[in-house]
Amino acid sequence: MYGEVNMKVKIEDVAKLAGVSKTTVSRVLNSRGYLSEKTINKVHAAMDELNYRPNVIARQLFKQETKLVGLIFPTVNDPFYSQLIAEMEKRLFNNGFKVLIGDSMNDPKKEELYLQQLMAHQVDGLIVGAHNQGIPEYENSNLPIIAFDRIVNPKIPVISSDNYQGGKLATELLIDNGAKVIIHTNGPKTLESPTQERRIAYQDVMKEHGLEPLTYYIDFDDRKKKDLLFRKIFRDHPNVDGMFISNDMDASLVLNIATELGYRIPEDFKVVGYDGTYITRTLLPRLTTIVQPIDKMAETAVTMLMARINGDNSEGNKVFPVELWRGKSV
Amino acid sequence: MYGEVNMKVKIEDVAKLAGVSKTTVSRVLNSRGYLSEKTINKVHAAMDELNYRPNVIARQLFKQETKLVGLIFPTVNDPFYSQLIAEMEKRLFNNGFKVLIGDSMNDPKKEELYLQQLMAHQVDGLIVGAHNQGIPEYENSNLPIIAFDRIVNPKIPVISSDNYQGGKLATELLIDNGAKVIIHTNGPKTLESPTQERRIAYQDVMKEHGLEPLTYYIDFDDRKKKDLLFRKIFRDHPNVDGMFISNDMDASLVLNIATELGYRIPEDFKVVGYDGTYITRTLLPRLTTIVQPIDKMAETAVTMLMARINGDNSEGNKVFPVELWRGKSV
DNA sequence: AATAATATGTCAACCGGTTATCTTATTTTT
DNA sequence: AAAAATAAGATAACCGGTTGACATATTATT
Repeated sequence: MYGEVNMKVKIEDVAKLAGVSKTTVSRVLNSRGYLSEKTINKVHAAMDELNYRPNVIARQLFKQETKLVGLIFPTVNDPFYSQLIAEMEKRLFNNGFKVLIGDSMNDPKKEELYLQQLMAHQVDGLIVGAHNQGIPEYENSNLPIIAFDRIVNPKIPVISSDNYQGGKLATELLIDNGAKVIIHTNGPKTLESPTQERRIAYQDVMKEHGLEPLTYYIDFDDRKKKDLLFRKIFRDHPNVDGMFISNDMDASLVLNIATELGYRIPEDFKVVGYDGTYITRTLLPRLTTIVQPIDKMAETAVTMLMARINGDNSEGNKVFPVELWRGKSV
Repeated sequence: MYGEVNMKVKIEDVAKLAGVSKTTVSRVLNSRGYLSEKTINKVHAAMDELNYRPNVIARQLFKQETKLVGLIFPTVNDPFYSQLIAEMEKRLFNNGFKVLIGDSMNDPKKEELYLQQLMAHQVDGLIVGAHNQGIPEYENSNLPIIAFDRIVNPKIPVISSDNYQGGKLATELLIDNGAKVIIHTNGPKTLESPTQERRIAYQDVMKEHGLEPLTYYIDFDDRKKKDLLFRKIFRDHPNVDGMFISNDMDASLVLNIATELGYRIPEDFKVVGYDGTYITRTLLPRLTTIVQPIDKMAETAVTMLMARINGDNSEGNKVFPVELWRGKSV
């Protein structure tokens, strides 16, 4: 049936067996030009007999397109990014694209390396959610790129949730439920990201209510260090009665620590998270959180990237409304 | 500095600017053959000036290797797979490989499509954790493949946790803590996967203790359907006082439903999960579960794949010991 | 000074497809 | 019947690198 192993059967072998030229086989493959029924059948028969699989690499080289999209994100091992990536991957696949992933681990060096290497792999486009700045490749390249939650470059569109609204909702909810000493945690302040809008909203709302805003900037990923930091926050602010945490994983840590320290939740201490992913809402439904419409954001990212790959740069930044998930932590 | 946009600078442009031949530039690129300091500098200067990036596609075509590895798993959006994939990706990257992902969504058709397409993309190897059977491409291909938790083909090595031991630990823990009516859930029975060892251990231990084993096979992903099924289990077995659930996400669902139905945990009802991922242990530390050494398994998968890519097929199946995570759900 | 060894570099074929261009056969139009 | 349109297929150049084979220059050996 299929000869031995499919030792690199090439188009020429098919052509020889079918008694036609390479061109004809290629035409059958791509349904181009005039072809008789008879020829088509002969070629198909030969392809089947040889178990022929075209070598995409050769096609890519000639066509100057790879049907590959690179995704650069801090890590797949996170409820938010894994959901985002899964959704984008599904849609990219439906558009005929494969996905090359790069986990930057929040390391600018690694991000730059990935970027260079994915570009060397001739990806047709890029969707980035890694949070580093000042990487020159983003500046001078005409590769279609879509960014998540960050401002890479004025020419690169940013997709984000309505972070200000999210921060406002979260802070107001805490205040409305009686919290007075409310602490906020966010990513590194230096990062020029729409995410910082959450902090600004938090500060605005706090001041509006005559309360003192206090933000901690978390610029590392290490879980143990986070644990220590949160414990320190509780020590330094024994009267804290609310926190607005910029992502659900951290919020979960805080919830665990608070419980361990004897705070009753939500009576003594209230927490609002951010993201509201499938995973966190399944595993930790009691966490009150701001839900980003991840699926819609993923869909838009892919649609916009497809448009840009096709030369349509008309669409710009997109901001998505957030929703409050009423768990039991407020 | 860099001319306009880096409009496809090719090796020939560099050669021309440096006043040498293509070969010489290629040699500089690959540090092959004899080269004078002077030439090397000239070439580097030219590459910098033109902001040259080699086109990997062309190299791939000639070298017949892509430095690409395909990962086919049900989905990235899952604590277990996302951790596994993140770990493998990191290690593959360190070995000079990029990762092409494919989410099969437990759909055999999609899995086969991915497989064909990744092969067409000329990946140098494949690591699969998708759970479908009878896909012919796995049979007749000499592509290096490593499988997770499934038996694809006798020639393809399988990496798995000690599923029998895990099932035994879980069941004994439940029994030792006084549970009598213990139900087990697992993946589809038809699936010839090492995962079924968990069920066999469960059955063995139950019988050993004179208890009646009862297994539900869950062969779908839909969360709502799962919710309904679990509620039905509670209705059909009102005296159930323990469950051994084959993954932490499902265990979490059960925990939530049980709590909602008024069971006190662990007094009235005990649950043991399986996987013990970073995410579930962070978000749901109270869940008692069997921990797979995901990181080590990922490391081994990558090491074995690298060996096979280098023609060393000596290593075979690998089984990893599991550990019990003592949460508060038993 | 002749010979060998070593250093430096070029030429052209090759990887496996795609496609513009051209030739030849067949059918339709005038 | 001649001219035009349509169908079928072949040739060869091309995509952008890599590398074996070969040519020439420089240095070391006898």
